[in-house]
Amino acid sequence: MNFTSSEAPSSKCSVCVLGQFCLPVGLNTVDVAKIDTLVKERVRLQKGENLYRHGDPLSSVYSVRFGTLKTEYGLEDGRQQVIGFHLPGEILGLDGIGDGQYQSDAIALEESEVCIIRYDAFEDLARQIPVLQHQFHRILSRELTQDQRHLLSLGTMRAEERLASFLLNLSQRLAARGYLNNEFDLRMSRVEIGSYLGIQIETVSRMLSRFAESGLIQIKQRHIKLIDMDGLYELAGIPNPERTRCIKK
Amino acid sequence: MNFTSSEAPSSKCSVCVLGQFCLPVGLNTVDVAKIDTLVKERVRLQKGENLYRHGDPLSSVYSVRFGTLKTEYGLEDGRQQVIGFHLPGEILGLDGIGDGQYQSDAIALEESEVCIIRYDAFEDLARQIPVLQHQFHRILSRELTQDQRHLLSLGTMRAEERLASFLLNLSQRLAARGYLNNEFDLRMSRVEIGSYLGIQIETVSRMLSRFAESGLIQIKQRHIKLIDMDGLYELAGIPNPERTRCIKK
DNA sequence: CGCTTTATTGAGAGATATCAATACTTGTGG
DNA sequence: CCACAAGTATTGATATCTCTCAATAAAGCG
Repeated sequence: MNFTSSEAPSSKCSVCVLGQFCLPVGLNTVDVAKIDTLVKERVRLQKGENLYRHGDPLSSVYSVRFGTLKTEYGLEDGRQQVIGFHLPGEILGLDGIGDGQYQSDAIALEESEVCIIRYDAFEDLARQIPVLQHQFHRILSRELTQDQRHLLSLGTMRAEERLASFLLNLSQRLAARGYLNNEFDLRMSRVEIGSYLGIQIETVSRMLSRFAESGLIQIKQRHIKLIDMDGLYELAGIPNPERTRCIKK
Repeated sequence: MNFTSSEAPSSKCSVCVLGQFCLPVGLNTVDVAKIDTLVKERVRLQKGENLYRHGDPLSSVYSVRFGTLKTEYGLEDGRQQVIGFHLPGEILGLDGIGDGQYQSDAIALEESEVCIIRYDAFEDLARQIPVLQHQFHRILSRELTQDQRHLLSLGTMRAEERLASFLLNLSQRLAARGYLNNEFDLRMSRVEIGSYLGIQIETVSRMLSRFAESGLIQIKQRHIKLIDMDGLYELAGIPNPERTRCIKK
């Protein structure tokens, strides 16, 4: 891990473009300044590098600045599964709070940068800034909801449906960040997608090919174009949130 | 729902036998007294009654006093899944914090009683009592870890393994509360077990019969006796935490 | 340019779902 | 207290989906 101190002007939360997705949502300037004092360091990770490992003592939680990470959770017998993919603005490391050590491995899928939020200092600050405290609880709670949706996917959906709803979920999160929502690069391998969805890599591949044949998507390697959003939503069994408009970058 | 005000002496957190599993873990007497002022009401639920429904505005989170509840999460197309079973001392309603309304349905599996914790008042109190704040974060974080384990089960395990680890998880949670860990009543139906594990009711039934044939368990209706714990642990792919001793009530 | 990794595609095997029939429980009312 | 009905659970036979094994193709990397 390369620790870089924060010289660059854009290193402060107060001027970070991610403000709207990151912790400081809805805080006033004074409070954000206080958070600035909290987030003093960042880490730059190369593809494949660990941000933390299962068992590491919890010192911080992290906010993705750019790039993509995955978190994996392992069983004692060696089996493990990708539990989540993390885009800019999303928080990592929350599963370490319960027992003071991270329960998962966090690994960069591409060159990424992550803000370091000292956890003990953060708890102190949250007591001083009620909005921050509430915001943090919301983040934790939404994380739960996200996992529950994931559970529903693994528990009730067939491979095809899982994959469709995975693609749509990615699309929605990208759209929220102002990226194209109908054309993007998958940062994760087929193996990682399969692991996340509880299906084998071959099945992922087959389903993607099938989607392409039916004209739902175009896919070339990891570059994907969602052609028929409505069709995908129908497949996934979730209603299309108001006839998706394509958000231009 | 029958709201009952708290006349009974045992209604206070300070004297509740669940103290060791409930929110007030590790608090001093003064602080617990403050929590007493927070938890003024309880609800008694009959089997099948809802504690809350998806979409209800979040007003409170809940702690199970006695009984068992399930939470279910639904897809727009009608499919739904049991996401969790909740034993005494466990907290419910946390998924409502994210957007101010519960994301799941909570339903009693038997006659149950639940403590009502006003959420806004709780956040205020958490700011005054750092230990309480931290404890709450730990609870939220552990909830995440629990869901991640569940994800791992649905994503990587076969039906047999899922069922074995489900039984062992129940056993462990009962043991922690001082109940017999090798003989207990399942409060949930086969349908609910299947939904929770992402398998069909018939498969649950078959696997239970298979376990019984192999001498791993004895089962009569919903009463189950775990005979060969080691065997179950091996099946589940998780190591037996120190040659399980049977905890007598 | 060759080697390694990653992805696609096919054929057959296996696990679980589905459909269907039967048995067991529980509750209700005569 | 028994009979009946409704709900719940078990068991069997077949269908279906996904996995596994295997071969090939494409892409990334030194």
